[in-house]
Amino acid sequence: MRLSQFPLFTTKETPADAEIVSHQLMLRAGLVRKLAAGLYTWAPLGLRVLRKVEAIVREELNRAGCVEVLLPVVQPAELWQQSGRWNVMGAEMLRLQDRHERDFCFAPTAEEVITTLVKEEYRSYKQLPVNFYQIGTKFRDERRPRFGVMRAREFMMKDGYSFHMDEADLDREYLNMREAYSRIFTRVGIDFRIVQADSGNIGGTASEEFHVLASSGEDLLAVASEGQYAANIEAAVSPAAGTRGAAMEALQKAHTPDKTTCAEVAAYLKRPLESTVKSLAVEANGKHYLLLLRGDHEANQIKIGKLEGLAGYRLANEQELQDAYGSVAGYIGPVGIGPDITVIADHAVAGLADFICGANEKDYHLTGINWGRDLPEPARVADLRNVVAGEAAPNGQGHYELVRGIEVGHIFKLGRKYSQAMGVSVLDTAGQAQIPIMGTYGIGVSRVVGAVIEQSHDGSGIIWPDAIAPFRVLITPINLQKSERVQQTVDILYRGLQDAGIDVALDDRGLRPGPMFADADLIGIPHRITVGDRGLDQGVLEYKHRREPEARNIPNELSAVLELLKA
RNA sequence: CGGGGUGUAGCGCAGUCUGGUAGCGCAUCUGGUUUGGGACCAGAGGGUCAGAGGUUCGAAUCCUCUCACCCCGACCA
Repeated sequence: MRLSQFPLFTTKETPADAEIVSHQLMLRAGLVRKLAAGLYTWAPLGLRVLRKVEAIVREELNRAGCVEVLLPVVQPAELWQQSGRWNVMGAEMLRLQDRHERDFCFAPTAEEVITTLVKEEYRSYKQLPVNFYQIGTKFRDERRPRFGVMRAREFMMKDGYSFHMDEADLDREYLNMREAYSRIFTRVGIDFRIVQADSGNIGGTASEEFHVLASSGEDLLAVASEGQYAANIEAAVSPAAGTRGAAMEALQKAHTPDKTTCAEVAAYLKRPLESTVKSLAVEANGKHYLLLLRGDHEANQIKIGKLEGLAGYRLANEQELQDAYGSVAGYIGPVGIGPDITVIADHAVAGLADFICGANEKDYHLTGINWGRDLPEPARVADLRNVVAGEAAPNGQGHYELVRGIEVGHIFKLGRKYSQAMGVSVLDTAGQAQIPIMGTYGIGVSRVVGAVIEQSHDGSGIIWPDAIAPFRVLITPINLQKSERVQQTVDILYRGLQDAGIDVALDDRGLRPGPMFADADLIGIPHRITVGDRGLDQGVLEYKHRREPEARNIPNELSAVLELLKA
């Protein structure tokens, strides 16, 4: 490609509304342009990158036995009503009506449609398993689009759906996809990490996410310092408490006026925050529960919602606190409460002795509380909280470190929720109708582009891995207009590289060297070959890799260039 | 959705408090000189000051409403 014929939209100044590096560089390098919140135009340069990511995804999935389809983005409401998601999705789903005032949505994902295809075309176990995928535009009306292409409303996603006769076969395919995803992200050239994920309320079982480690990532990950265990903070298992110490203090009431948070109480009483306990009074299915967490710990709503009987829980309101505890928020505690309230202690709280908690009386807390002496042992002990850095990871795999990640992929054993809801059934070997079990697999293709930049850039711009660079090689001629020698050399190189099937760009825009090199660095082409009279006098070309600080001389021969690109 | 902030030339910003000819840098165009890491000289073009309404002799500036965008918190590729 000759850059004189290829639109580059590079800018020197950083746009004011871009916060993170990858977003700034995508705008400065002219990969994308914003049209409205969360809506982006992909410029020619950016599209080349996007297409290369897609190509890798496509190749590896085809190799893994998946088959590509293309499903409509506008989908009829009836399908979504049938699965029950028309109501569940809420405002995140963009809805529209056609000229007949029939309801449609702009698909955020495609379980309903792919399941309909299988329902219509599949009759026998002999046709299964199958793993369909597509790469296409999705729309999610995010509350807050952010970070450019990283959390856009309209974005490019690869979504895949597999169908199986039994769980063993789903397990096999799940691992197959796990390997395919690993190959994809390795080929793209990013450093990634597979972590356990919450399987959510979609009703699935196993679920893992692929994360690109980056400080700007929106997800917190807990990674074991030894061994393999890593999990999204939503799912990371917190350790069971050690043995409880002996009671040393007597139970005492302390005056704590206007001190409602654990931090305030600890500071006021000059006690460590770890000796305080916060009480969350919640209601679920008409029952009262009191959740106890150590003052320095953070509740994990996902874990709590998964506890038996706690699905759909909510915090008790003022009136309920008054009725059940005779007190107000900030002073609730487990001592002396009625038998109709179930106390659920976090592991860490169950292991405490001499702890501090609300006295169920405004402006008073209790100190020196001990299980078994001052109140009954907790009815239930459970994992209610987020893990913290430094504490023990499961199975003796060292301690947790907390890092940030960008979720670029997700694999998920889905179960029969959609196949059942949409009425899919096939005959098994015994001639009995069976509902296939499903898996679902996603890759945020456009997000990958941003994530790569986040991980691979420097002060001058993007540094593309070869595999997804918009061009692998850039030829930068000096004084192209005036030097015939340069023209001839460039011509041989450019044609030679093209003939060798290498993605090469020639900067024939006639710019001065400064701006030309600055653009080369900004758009991040990995290999740069400079042709100038200075080098030609010595019979050499200058080669520079985007990651290396200095250029070096190579022989003025096409073969020397091709040799470099092999590595 | 709640909280905070910003809308002035293509981009980055000043001007708004204290009303009185709409500015600066970069970019763009023309001519010339330059040409190995974002050149220089001379000239030129480019604005419904986000929109609507109001106050005033007079509004980018004061008041009211609306819209858009960005940032911080609960959900997701």
